[in-house]
Amino acid sequence: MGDDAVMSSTAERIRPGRSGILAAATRLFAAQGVSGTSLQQIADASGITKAAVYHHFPTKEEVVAAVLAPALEAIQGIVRTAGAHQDPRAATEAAIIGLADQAVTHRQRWAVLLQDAAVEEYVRNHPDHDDLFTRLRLLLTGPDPSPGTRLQVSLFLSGLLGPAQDPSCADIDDDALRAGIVQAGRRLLLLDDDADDDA
Amino acid sequence: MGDDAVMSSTAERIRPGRSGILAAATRLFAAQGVSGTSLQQIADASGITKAAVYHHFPTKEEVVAAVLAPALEAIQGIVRTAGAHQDPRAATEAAIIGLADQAVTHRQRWAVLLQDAAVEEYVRNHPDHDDLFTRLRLLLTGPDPSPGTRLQVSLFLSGLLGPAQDPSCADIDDDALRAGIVQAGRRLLLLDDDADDDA
DNA sequence: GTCTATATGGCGATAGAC
DNA sequence: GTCTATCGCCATATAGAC
Repeated sequence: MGDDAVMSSTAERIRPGRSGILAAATRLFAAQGVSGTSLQQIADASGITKAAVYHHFPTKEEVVAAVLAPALEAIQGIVRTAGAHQDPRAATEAAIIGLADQAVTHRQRWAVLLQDAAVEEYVRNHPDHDDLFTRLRLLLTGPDPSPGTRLQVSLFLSGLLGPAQDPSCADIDDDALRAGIVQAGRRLLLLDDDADDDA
Repeated sequence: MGDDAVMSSTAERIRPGRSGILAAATRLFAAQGVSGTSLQQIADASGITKAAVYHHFPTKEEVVAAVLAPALEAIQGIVRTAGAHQDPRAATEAAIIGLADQAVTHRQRWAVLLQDAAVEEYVRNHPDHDDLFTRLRLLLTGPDPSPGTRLQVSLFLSGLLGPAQDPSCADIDDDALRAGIVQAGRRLLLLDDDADDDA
């Protein structure tokens, strides 16, 4: 096979080609942020040169877009599937479960999408993507949401990636992460607005 | 008083000196991330030159540290005050209330502290700061926490800044933000681990 | 499809005048 | 305490050989 068999001894296998670039970029973007990651770092982590990266992507922004694309498609799927429920509460629950699964399974990609300052602006400047988030929020709040409900949705979406990324939760396996995130989503978004219990 | 009365017509008053630098840096760091903000941008927003910024701070990292310092002191205060409660649940509640107030009142500073990839590494590399967060987490979980409880704390801390920063919550006033965040904290951290209600 | 080499500009940081 | 001017480096991006 390939004649580029460098057999790197680093922790992560260096993969050639477009998918290797995207894998390296996703990992670096999640760890350092988009602005904190240079194309040189991406090239080094991919085992190729900077110029080779530019053969696959015309600009750094296109690398970012390619990293985010699968997550944006997943949100489209969640909005479509959850939106098919008649009961608004069932729709909210379906969206919570879909988001929790994506956040755990593709945590690095989703950390870039939801926790990077540069990506926030990128999304805000692309009406298609911004509208997608608006529809997602509406599914999570239910129709005609109160300010308090919008606030809980905002906190849930902002906190969604925390458990999967936090070193203090590194010992928790993926299924338990999904279940815990879903539980948090139910508590924040599906509890009646009155009684706040104990103490 | 001052002889530097430039009377800028920009949206935000340009303030001279150290406090103006920190105000501009905090705002820019929160909006663009630390890595996405240059000293030239901070200088321009402060109405001085880059060299003048370097008169007040020896390095960019020191600007970051000065921006974060009040928030880290606030966490110390929260840990001290909340830790004085004998009842672990009262301690958790006090920490939630203190965090919600800080997150709303100083939302830009806290967004830098809690949501910036570069700052995460900065905190991880300073054992004093890292220990502080460990103590804060322990107050929020209570003693001998289960994995599920640690997960809820992680999601709450990660989501804390969401409502105060999210444009979709821009219409909510500060007191309502504080109350909503406290409500979310109670639901995530003070609910018994069993019954998850309705539907 | 990957390389070497390079263009151009902005970065963090410094020197020294006022 | 702020300025102008500059250093050395690395950023994104391009040209052209193989």
